[in-house]
Amino acid sequence: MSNRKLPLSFYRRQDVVSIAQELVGKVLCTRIGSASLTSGIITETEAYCGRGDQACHANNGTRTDRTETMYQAGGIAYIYLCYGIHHLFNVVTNAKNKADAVLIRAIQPLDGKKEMLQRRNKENINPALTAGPGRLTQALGITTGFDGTPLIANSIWIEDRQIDFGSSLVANKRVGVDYAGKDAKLPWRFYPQESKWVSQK
DNA sequence: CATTTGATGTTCT
DNA sequence: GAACATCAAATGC
Repeated sequence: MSNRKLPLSFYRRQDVVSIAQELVGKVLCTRIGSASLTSGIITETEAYCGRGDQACHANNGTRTDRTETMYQAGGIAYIYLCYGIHHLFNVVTNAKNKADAVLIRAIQPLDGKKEMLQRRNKENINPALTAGPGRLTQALGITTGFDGTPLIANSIWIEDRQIDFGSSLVANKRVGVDYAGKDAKLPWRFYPQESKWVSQK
C-alpha cells in the first residue's frame, strides 16, 4: 500500500532522462479534496533539463515566478498553465537549484474512471479521455493550485505497481518544442510503442 | 478525412 | 504585441 509510493530518493537522482524512462509504467494517483481516488498508468513522458536544454522553461538559470518551483529539491509537482487554458503536470527531479523536470503527457485510466469521465464531461472511456498533457490533468483534477505539492503527501503521488513495458518502450523526439533549435531533436520522449494511450503528434 | 481557428495566462520583446 | 511543452470545435475537401 503505502510502500508502493515512490520515495524522495527516486526523484532526487541526477539523471532526469533515466527518471523519465523509469516513470513510464508507474501509476499516477490523485485524491483531490473529498473526491474519490483517481489514477492511471503513465504511458508517455518527456525529460526537460535545466542546464543546456533550450526547450526547458528554466534553462540557463532563467528564474521567473512560474519556474521557481523547478529549482526546488526533487519530489514535488511543477504545474503551469499552457496556452492560458491547460494545466500541465511535471515531476521536479534532482537537487535544489538544479531545474530538471519530467512532463507527464499521457496516462491509461485505472481507478476512479467514473470520476474522470465527469471531470472531462465525456461518456466513454477512450484515449481522448487521458492521452495528452492537458487531458490527463483535467481527468485527475490537477490544477495550478497544486504547484509545489510534495509527491509523498496525500493529494498527488506516484506508485510502483510492478508494471513493466519492457522492450516495447521507445524513445523519440519531444512534442511541440520545434522552437528549441538542435535540442528539439533530443530523443527524450518515452512511450510504449504499441500503446493506444499516447498523445497524437 | 485534413486543415484552420478560437480560447487565453505567463513570459519575453 | 507575439509566442508558447494544447485542445476541441468548425470549416474545407
